[in-house]
Amino acid sequence: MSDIFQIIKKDPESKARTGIIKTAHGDVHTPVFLPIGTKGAIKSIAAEELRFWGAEMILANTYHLWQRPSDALIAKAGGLHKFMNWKGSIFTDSGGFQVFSLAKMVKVSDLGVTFQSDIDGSTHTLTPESSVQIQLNLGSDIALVLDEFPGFPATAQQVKDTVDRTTMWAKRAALEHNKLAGSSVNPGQMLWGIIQGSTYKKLRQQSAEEISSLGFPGFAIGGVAVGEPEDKMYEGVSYAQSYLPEDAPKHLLGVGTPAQIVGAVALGCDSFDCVIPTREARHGKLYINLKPGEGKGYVTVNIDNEKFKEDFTPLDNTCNCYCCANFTRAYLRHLFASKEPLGIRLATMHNLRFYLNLMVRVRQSIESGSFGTLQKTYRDQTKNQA
RNA sequence: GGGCAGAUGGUAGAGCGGUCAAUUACACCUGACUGUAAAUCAGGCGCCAUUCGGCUACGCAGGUUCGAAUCCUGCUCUGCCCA
Repeated sequence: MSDIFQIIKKDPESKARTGIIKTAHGDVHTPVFLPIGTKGAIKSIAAEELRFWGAEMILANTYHLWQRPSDALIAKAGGLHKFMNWKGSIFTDSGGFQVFSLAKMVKVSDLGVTFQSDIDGSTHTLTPESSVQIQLNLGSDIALVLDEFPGFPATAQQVKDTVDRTTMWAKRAALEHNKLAGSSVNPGQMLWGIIQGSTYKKLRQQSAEEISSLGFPGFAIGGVAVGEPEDKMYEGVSYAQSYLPEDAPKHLLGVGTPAQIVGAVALGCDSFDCVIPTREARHGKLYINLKPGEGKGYVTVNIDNEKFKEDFTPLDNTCNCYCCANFTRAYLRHLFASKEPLGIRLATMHNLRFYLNLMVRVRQSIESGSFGTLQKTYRDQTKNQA
């Protein structure tokens, strides 16, 4: 039994389970969604508000905070929790995703990754060791090893190269973490390993076995939702899952839509992070629960559509968020049309509440034994926009 | 009363004989977004047609020309200047 993860209830028909991840900044009830605060802020939302809505863990990014304001400054501030006034847990990405998303501007070698800074153009190298050092300075509760993965599609050889390198980097990161964690801003920080391998079963197996042999308390599954068909994504996740210890917590990096999250919970994933609710909110795409009789699951709307011009009803009258309780679709549309910052803020509030409420429903359904029904709802969910 | 400048698609504003259904911007319509260099990006935007294409258009009316938003004449309107 892991001492940092306690499984509370298992769904008898799938790999879904509820549990508690114990972190240095409190318990995190899984399955959980982590709002993304890349640069130490959930865009347009204060930490306190997020906490009030029941968020227990957020994700921040090593690469961005290293570049600005620098991990040294955040350490001086007493760590990222203090710096941004976030009382819950923090999960930090290692910078590995930037290797992928900024691929054209980045050079990768066994040593590490060399970036051209987006701020001043200067070049910097991130290594497995320095990524750990930076995350220790940030004082996050769960840190990730630096990893590498190709986009989709990639040949087996290309994927194998990144799996091998990710394992080598994981070993180095673990050594560095063991050496330094005790005297850092957050001595209780955990370091988790990352499983790569794309859609190749053998490579997922290799990665899962190698990484789990290194003794990490938890794991992240990466390299998914990078352009592969959805069924391939689920395949990659379940390959990785089948070679990882069942009693360890598993995070699915960068996923996903509400339906995908429910699908991945069924495969045994415990935590999720994704820019969808926050980014799409800023772009006016909002999530709405369907009421009985309207269809299954949820739909999305682009709130700036003309059809909402004179729609004086709440965005989602099943929603308990500040936006839905106080404003109409017509007003939201007007705020977006007028580029009023309040529109972005209300939309972000709503989408995050939608995701957080979804996770409450997921946890409750597992506890009450009705997860299968919920899963079916989202699997068959109405695809169309409202 | 005289002189000068101008009138172009929802708006502003290019174009000044053919390659113009007309640059561009804004507005408007629609879509995309998955470990955030994304309050970003993409497409559409005269009418008809699924495509080929057809039709109507650059103040109004005539004219020159194989051909006009582009040249000429008159008219209407607008702005500025002189009386």
